[in-house]
Amino acid sequence: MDRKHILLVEDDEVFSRVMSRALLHRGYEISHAANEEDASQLIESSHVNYAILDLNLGGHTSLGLIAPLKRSNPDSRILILTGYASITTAVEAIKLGADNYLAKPADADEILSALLNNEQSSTPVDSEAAHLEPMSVRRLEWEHIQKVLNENDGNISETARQLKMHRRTLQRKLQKRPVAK
Amino acid sequence: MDRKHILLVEDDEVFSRVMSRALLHRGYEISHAANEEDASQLIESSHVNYAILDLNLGGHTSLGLIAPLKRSNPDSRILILTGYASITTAVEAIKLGADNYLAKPADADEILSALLNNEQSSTPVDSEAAHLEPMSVRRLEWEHIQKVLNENDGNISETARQLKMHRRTLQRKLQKRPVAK
DNA sequence: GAATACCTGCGGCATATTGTCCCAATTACT
DNA sequence: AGTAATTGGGACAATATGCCGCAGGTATTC
Repeated sequence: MDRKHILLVEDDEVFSRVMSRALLHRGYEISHAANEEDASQLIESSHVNYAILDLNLGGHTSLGLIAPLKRSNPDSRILILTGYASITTAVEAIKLGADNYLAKPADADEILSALLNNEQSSTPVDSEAAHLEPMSVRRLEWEHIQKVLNENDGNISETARQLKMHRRTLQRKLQKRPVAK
Repeated sequence: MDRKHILLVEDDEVFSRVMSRALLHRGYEISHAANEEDASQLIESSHVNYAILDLNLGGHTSLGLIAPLKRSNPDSRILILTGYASITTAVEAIKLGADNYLAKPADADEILSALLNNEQSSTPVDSEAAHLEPMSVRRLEWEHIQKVLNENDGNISETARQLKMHRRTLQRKLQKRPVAK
């Protein structure tokens, strides 16, 4: 068995430090990067088999790191972490090859579990169908905005135009939280 | 090129009828099933190359149909539709092989686009069908409200509760926009 | 290099929409 | 009949939105 080497890409100082410690504690080797470039270098120079990527790195997303990771080690498991979860970005990430997608806040155990768990696909069939509540309008709005924004490669002005809402309004909505439940 | 044969699995009477018509209109051949068994049979008996599956089929999810579909025709494109917010199932669906995952409400164009679009994948060919105006947030909200209100037999209080919005607000919205745009 | 054209982030403001609370008049439901 | 739930609406404060304008950033073009 390989050594357990996790690449943690996260730009939040506090969170990454806490997470690193928690993972080290559990016997993992951790390499940390706060931005895409550093992460790329680490992928080149060291052999990692796990990666925890914060979706939102300052300006852009960390999705671009998935391909290099897979190339460097096809067997690596990749988990995308985000504070602004949406169906669109989740789908996007999985399509690109991420193995899982988790919304913050999440503790070390949850994260590790999501990273390691090989197909907990025993879950779906009935359990999900049980709690069927329609989406709240807020949630729906958030999902829709994310989807359109994604289609427009993050172009806020264009997205606002298509959504027929004022750019300033969209901008303000995006700064706020993604809506808890 | 194959004929365009879509399998539509949807248990909502109204929605499936409307969708079928819209798709037929666009030149697709449609097979409709309202439950898993019927769908399975259709998959066996006919050769479909597209599938639109409503995630929630009264108690069960339609995710179990993905494997048979892929087996029957590895090249088929599969779209999962859902009216309920669930990042977990979205991730699950994509992992299982669905090509896309979309939240209702969505109109025929959006659905078709999600079903066909290879997104950023590889096909730089299809730029013509790509530019479709997304719904405005207002219209999306309106449709969603109508749907939930309808599910609740017009009960405003209950609808407001499910939508997590204030009853007074819902009431005002309903009065104001007899016709939304 | 300079001009042009977008996009972005953000500070005011005036206006519009919501969240709350509260009531009186119906409508269920047991 | 009697209690619980629903409904339409008034009043008012708390937010949210539309709109304008500005400065800095990034391409693209001449």
